[in-house]
Amino acid sequence: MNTALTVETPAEEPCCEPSTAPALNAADAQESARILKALSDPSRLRLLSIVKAGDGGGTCVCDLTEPLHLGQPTVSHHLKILVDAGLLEREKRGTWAYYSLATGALERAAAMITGL
Amino acid sequence: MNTALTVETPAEEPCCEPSTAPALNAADAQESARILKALSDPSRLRLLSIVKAGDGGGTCVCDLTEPLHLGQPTVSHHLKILVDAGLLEREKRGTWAYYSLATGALERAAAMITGL
DNA sequence: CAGCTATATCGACAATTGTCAATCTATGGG
DNA sequence: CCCATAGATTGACAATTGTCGATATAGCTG
Repeated sequence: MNTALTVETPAEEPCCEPSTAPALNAADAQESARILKALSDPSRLRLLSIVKAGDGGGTCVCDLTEPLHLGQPTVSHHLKILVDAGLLEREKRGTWAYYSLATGALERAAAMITGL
Repeated sequence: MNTALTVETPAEEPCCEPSTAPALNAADAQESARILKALSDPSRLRLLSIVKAGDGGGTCVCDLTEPLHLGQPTVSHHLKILVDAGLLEREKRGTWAYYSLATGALERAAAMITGL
């Protein structure tokens, strides 16, 4: 809050330009943050890594629970967050649910960062 | 937890491979999550965006407070998180503090995602 | 249908986080 | 030396989040 309310304004050197650039608006920032928030947890990063390393057929939850040392409900919860963020896709075959990377999702997330 | 402890194991169709891939270990995941967590807040994304849009001389805090409609302590807090994450650099000139993008930081963060 | 198994959902709880008001620190000017 | 200003730090508080145990749902098998 520069140059305001004071009786007399010295204003010899206004620290810098008001930066009239539009930058990122609040709505876009919130949407981007929603995606990045899904990526900001170590357990979810490991889940993505395991799914990505798996073959194209998808990875089932039973093989995701053990390497993370997390309970099944917790893994299911993380997977839901990743699906809601558009990073993973879920396909149910019989009793099992298979997760696979949403095509281009990681690249889009990365572009959100470099394109700030 | 497949094929364990049950008296007799049907195991007709073991949902999928145990996925022997190393994937991301816990330590690396935590370090990556630390960086991405700094990027997972809309206010911080906007701060980065404004700083990036500014000229090379750096942007001072007074010009970051107003466009975000946030108090000065809050902006200072966010800036500290971004500096601690290695995304911003702080330089104090006289009374003012100028922030600028750490070179290559955004690209490194983006590579962390695509290189999962 | 009854029982089993894989996964999802719910409820709770501790830990973390974003924000603000108040205060502290440091720099510059009279 | 005293005051004004820019910015950082502290303390508090509500909101969100990660995790778990318990329970619900859906598909397979006998």
